[in-house]
Amino acid sequence: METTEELAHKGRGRPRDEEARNRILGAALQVLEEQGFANTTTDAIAERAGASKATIYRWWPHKAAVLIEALRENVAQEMPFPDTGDLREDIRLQLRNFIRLLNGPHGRIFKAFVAAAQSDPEVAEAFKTVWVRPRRMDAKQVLEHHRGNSLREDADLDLVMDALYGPLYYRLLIGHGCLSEVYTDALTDLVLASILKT
Amino acid sequence: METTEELAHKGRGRPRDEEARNRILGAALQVLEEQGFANTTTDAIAERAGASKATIYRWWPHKAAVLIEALRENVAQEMPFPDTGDLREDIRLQLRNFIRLLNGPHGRIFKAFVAAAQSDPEVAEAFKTVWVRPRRMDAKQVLEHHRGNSLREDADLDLVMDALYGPLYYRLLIGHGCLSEVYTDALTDLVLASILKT
DNA sequence: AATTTACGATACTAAAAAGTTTCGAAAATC
DNA sequence: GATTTTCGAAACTTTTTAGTATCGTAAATT
Repeated sequence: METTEELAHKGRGRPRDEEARNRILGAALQVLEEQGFANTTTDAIAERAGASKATIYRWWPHKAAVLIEALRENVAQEMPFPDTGDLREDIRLQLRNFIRLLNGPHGRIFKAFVAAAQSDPEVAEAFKTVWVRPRRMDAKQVLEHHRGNSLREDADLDLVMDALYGPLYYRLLIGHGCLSEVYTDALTDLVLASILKT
Repeated sequence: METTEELAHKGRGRPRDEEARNRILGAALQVLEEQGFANTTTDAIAERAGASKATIYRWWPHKAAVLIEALRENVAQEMPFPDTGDLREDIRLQLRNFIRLLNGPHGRIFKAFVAAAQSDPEVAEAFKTVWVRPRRMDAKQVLEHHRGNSLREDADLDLVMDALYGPLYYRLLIGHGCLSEVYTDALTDLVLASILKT
C-alpha cells in the first residue's frame, strides 16, 4: 500500500515539498493527541502545519490515510526490543518501555486508533498491520530465544503476548487504575509463573 | 444519577408511555449493534422504535444518555456469576459466559462503548460505573471465597481480574484472533498457575 | 367538560466537518 | 522564457446530524 512515493514524479514542475509533508504528519499526530480521532479535523491539521488543506488532499485520499502514515513514520519506529539474555528481565523491560510510551503524549494516539478502528475497517487493518503485528512478531522472537532454557517448551507465545499486553491496553482504554512499573512488574511475575521452566 | 423516574409526575395529564420507553431503549441497542456508536443517530432510533424524536428528547437530555440507560437496563443485568466451589471451574465458566456475550450480537455494544468512551468522558464514566466496576466487584467476591483454600493468600485479585479480562477486551477491540472456549480455558490455566496454592 | 401532559409526525434550525475548487505565486524542467 | 507542477490561502459546496419547535391527537385528572 504505497501511498506517496510512486506519485512523486521526477519530471517537470515544482517538486513535492518534503518539509511540508513532514509538518503535516507531525501536526496530524499533535492534533490527534490533543483532540482524539473523532475531533481531529483536516482544517486543524492544516493550520497547525502551516499548510493548505489542498496540499493534504493532493497527497492523501482522506483524513485517515494521513493519520495512518503518521503512525507508521513517527510512532511505530519507536520501540527497540530488549534482549538481555534473561527472560524475566526481557519481559520487564518490554513492558516498562511500553507503558512509558502509553503514559507519554503518544498514549492518546493509541486510544484514538483503537477507538477509530471500531467504526473504520481501514483504520483497524492499518493499526494491526503497522503496529500490532510487527510488535508481536518482534516480541515473540525475543522470547523464542529462551524456549527450552528458562522458557517451558510448551509455552504458547500468542497467549503470553495477550496476557502481557491485553491488561495494558485494557487499563489504557477503560481507564481504571494506573500503568505503573509496579503494576507491570507484578504482571510480569504473574505471567512468568506459568511459563518458567520448573 | 436518576434519569427518568423522578420526572414521571403522578399528577394530571397523560402518563408516560412505558412501552414507548422500552421500545426506544431496545431500538437504541439494536441500532448501536448494527451501526456502532458514531453512526447511531437519534433519527434511526426513533424510526426503529416507532417513536418520535421529540419523545426521546422529552426524557433524555442527549443521545448518549439513552444508550447508557439501555446498557444499564438491557445488558448489564445479563451475567450471573458462577460459584461452584471449585476455583478453576468458577473462572472457566466466568470467562466462557463472558465470551458468549461478546461473540453474540451484544459484543458490538461493548466495542461501541469503549470506542465512544475515548472521546466522551460521560460515556467513559458511565461504562465504568454501570458495567466494569460492578462486574469486577462480583467476580472478586466470588474468588475471595477461595482465598486460603485453593487460592493463595497473597493473590492480588485486581491484577487477576486484569489478567483474565484484559486479554478478552484486547482481542475484542483489536480483532486479532478469536474468542473461543479453547482460548479462555488456556487463559484460565495460565492465570491459575500463578495464584493456585501450591 | 375542561385541563394538563404525553404522544407521533414532521418541518425546521444550526453547526460542524469532509472534501473541492479557485487563485496567484513559487520552484522546478526544457 | 515558456511550461509544468506544487504551494498556501480562502471561499465554497455538500452532507450529516443534533437538537428544537409546531401541531393535531390521545390519555389521564379534577
